[in-house]
Amino acid sequence: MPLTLEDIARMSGVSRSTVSRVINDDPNVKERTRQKVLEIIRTVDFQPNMAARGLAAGRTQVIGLVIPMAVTSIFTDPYFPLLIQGVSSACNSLGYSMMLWLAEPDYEQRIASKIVYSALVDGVIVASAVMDDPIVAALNERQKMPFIMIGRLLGAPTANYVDVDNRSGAAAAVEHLVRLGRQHIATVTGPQTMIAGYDRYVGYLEGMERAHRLVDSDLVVEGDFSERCGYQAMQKILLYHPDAVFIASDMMAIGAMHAIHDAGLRIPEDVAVVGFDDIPAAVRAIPPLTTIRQPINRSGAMAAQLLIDIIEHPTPEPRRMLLTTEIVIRKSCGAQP
Amino acid sequence: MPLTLEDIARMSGVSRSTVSRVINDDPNVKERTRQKVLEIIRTVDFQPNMAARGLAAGRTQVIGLVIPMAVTSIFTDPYFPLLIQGVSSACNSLGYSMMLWLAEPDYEQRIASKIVYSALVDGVIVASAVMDDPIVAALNERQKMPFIMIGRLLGAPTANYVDVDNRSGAAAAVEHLVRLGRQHIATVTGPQTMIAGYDRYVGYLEGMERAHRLVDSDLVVEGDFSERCGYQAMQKILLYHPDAVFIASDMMAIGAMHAIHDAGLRIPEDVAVVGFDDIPAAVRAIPPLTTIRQPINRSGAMAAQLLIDIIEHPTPEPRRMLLTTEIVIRKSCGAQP
DNA sequence: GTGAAAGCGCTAACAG
DNA sequence: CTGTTAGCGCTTTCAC
Repeated sequence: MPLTLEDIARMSGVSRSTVSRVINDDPNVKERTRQKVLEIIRTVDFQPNMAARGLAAGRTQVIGLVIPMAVTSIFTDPYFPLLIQGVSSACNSLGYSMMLWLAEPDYEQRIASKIVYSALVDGVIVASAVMDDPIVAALNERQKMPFIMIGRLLGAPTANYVDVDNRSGAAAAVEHLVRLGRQHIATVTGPQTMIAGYDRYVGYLEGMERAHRLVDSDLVVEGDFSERCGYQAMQKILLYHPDAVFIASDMMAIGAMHAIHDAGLRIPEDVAVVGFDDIPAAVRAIPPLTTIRQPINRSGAMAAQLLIDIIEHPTPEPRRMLLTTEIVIRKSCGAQP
Repeated sequence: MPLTLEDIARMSGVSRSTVSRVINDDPNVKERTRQKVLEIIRTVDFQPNMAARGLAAGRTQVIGLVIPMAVTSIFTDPYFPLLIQGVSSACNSLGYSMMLWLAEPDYEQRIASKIVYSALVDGVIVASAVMDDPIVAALNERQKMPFIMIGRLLGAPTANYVDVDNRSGAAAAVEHLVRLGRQHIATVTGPQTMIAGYDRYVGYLEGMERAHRLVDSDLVVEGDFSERCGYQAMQKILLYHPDAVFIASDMMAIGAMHAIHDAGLRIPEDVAVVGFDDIPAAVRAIPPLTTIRQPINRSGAMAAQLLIDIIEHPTPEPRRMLLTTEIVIRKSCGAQP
């Protein structure tokens, strides 16, 4: 039989309210009383019943992480694992627990209602939402549930978000290829329904424009972040003889490198390749992949931190954070011998 | 302001209890009444407050998934993502939510108490616990919280578990290599503190014994399931000139293949390689990796199903399930031209 | 500073 | 079959 506040109160010779105050760090407790109560709590390893606390206080000390499974083959890419780890780690250190919902399309609507109305969580992190995401829509509709997005969303200007500076990163990739003297710079984009896919494409366009290069639409193919798609997209692009390609994710880049290889071309001599993400596999690719590193783990941790800040210190102004990327030069771009 | 049972009761002209019965599928409700209430619930998209339900009923409709982060570099291996996906999927279809705790060593004790005493979850799945796991200890101590393990645990004979038949799988790998005429069959094992690592090693020994082969201790090196470790372990083994190796995980096998390659040897001509897991990367290895496929996703789903069955239909007898493996023959073992 | 008392929204006997 | 009633364990006024 688990102990209750009442038990602790009896054991320490105070009232239930006082124990509650101690647990919640209420300053209105005499230091000696606090110590005595804490002592008892520690020795019997008391854990308050979260359901009761949730009901009485309206806060559960749980945050939700929602990953809509609509678009990607989520779990062949190490992006989500790293993100989850970041969120979890921040939760651990801030005393929260994490509810994880992988929202399969069939259940998306039901999950959305559950998240918003069932008081299971104090707030939610939405990872890589697509435009018109029903979960984001539900969250927006009902103002009371705090939420933050990983990756900003077009048309949701008031929302909180943590994002990576995808545009600058992509532009830097292109500029790097230009600097190396490449003439026909292609790109395999991410899905244009996802903000990261969109932004990286915009960054590509910016980089090209800044270098006064014309964009050849034959050299632009949309992918879906998967390796297989990278392979296929690259095959299409190769018909038009690029000498360089910026690919919006490392998984796709690995697929694309196979396509280049299978076409009998050399990397980087015939085609230089730059990816995006810097997943662990990038360094082991043959040749090692030059890529734009984004701090995935930190995105998750930061989102959790900001969300918890919103929950605990609600203020009207939005919380926003743009994390920077960094180019990691390896052999696939031809900059290194 | 979210709706409550009372609101729904008023709107449908019945009492709160009746609405509660409808929500909980109590048979003692007249069909017409049920329909009317369901209708209202649907139109206003009512979601019961889970905190209140948790408090009153002692059940939250949430299960926990705990992954102790002690041993492995969890998220470079696609094992856990797939497992999580399986659990999540079963939860979705059974109307549960999933709490995910990645138990970093620093927080392990606190998380254990929280899991067991705070009434956040109705039960928990413990994935890849190590021997003497403090979380498993806490769970065992307090009988009331239902739990199931992924991978059985030595010395916890009464526990519920879902496991993969690692022993038979490993033995099959060895037998396959024997059948192909290999003489010096080495192995890189998983960590012997993990049941999967242990069982696969035992399977290796069984396979060797059944073929009347002596085990040369120089040809056995313990690894930790990571790619890097696979590389290093293989380097050690290569000093003793094996002509085949069974490697207890595909990630390690990929590392080992690099080591073999870097040593100037050919796969499978000089050294045949068989892995374990059949992760997506196995098929893309060069040459494609022969491996023992285990149903990771299904392990997770099955664990969730069994756990929820325990929660909803508690009976004394333990739930146990052993999933079978299957050998997937590709080029790295030399069976295919 | 501390205690008493009133709920938070739901379930689960218990009547009828 | 349905309504009434008493809590579940906690937070939070409100007194003192």
